[in-house]
Amino acid sequence: MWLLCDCDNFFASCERVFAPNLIGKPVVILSNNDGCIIARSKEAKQLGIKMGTPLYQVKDFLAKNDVAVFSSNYLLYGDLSSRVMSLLSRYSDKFYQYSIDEGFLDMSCYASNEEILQQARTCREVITRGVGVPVTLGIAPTKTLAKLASKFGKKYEGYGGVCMIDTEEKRLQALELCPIEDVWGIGRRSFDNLNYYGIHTAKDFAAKNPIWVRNMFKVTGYRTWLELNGKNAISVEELPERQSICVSRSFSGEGICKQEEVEAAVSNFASICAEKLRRQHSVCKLITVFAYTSRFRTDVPSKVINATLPFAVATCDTCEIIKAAMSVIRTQWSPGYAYYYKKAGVILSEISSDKVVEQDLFDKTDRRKQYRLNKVVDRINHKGGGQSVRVATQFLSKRFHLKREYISRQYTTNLAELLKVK
DNA sequence: TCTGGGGTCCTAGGACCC
DNA sequence: TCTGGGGTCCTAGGACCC
Repeated sequence: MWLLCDCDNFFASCERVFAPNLIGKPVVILSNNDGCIIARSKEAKQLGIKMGTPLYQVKDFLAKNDVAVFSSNYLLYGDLSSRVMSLLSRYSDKFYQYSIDEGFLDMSCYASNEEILQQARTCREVITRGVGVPVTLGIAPTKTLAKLASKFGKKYEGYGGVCMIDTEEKRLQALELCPIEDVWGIGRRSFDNLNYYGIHTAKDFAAKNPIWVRNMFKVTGYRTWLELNGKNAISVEELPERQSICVSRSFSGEGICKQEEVEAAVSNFASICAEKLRRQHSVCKLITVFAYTSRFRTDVPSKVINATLPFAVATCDTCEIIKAAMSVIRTQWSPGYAYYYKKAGVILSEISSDKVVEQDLFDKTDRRKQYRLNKVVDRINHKGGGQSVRVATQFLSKRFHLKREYISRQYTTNLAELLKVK
């Protein structure tokens, strides 16, 4: 049996941990630059607020309905997430974090379904008491069915946050009650297609001929079909080592147009990427750098900078990665016209372990010195918080021109921002 | 004025090899 | 009229997830 732990309205719940007066009230969380609504509490969903709505379109509505608004506070969410995951992982040796607010447990270590159910109930209590973020647990023979179980667990309060699909009868009943668009792995495009063929529930889909499914929806659709029919077909990696690392941002207002500013922002992205890479003990062989103007504006000319460069020797060195990023900006920069860049980013790919790195015969870099330098810089920055030590090109960057009007405090990660109790 | 950010996997088609 | 058979690698783009 698989257990899926899914935090309820995660970002909104995190904000409520430190603002309990908001429990039972509508809460929304905004994207970077306070652009769109990216998370909602149950009450906000009931008000009909849609995911991805630009803030400016609903500002009055939010005020009128007394909705609490927050800029996204990823430091807080990330920290509460790791607390939830650490408690969850105690309940099985085989634990796989799937996203910031979801994790799977392989429950085959328990003798019976009764025992699993009992453990799940305890687990939920421990997380609620220990972190304060409400979670729902779904248990079933496959991951797709466990996802489905957790949906039922959220929908019907009678389950007390723990829902198990353990018999054939329950499986069929669950499939029948589940609209096809609610199935994990069925997105917008497949949904339209399935509707055309008269498939409206998970049961309709599971009853289809597998060869037809394979032809229409390729292997991914076929795997979903297998899972709904109780056969495990989707694996989660034991060590979720990233295959690519991306840091990108939109710039608020008009965007930025000076070359130094774009370079400063891109340097910052490159530096964060390099840090992430070192944190997972990896090196990369490719870097992609991009910057582009607003895709919503038709009144000014648009421009795209985009290039991918290889490293001769796989690296995780901040200076080397920034240098490569700068060379892209400098070669593709067009000085003639003042373009306003609205978004830029850096992607590192072809990632592998830093344990074994193929060398280059003509490489003159002192890799050991580089390694030690990065290690020291990481340690200082960890201790000092943020970017105590930076590469000079990063200095012009004004926090990526990020707008965060409604940010809450870093209650759990910054001593200066601890919760004050009178 | 204002429109998020970070990922994965799969497929088709082109270019190339013998 | 007719024009092999078997591969690999790379890339762009689609579809999906949170």
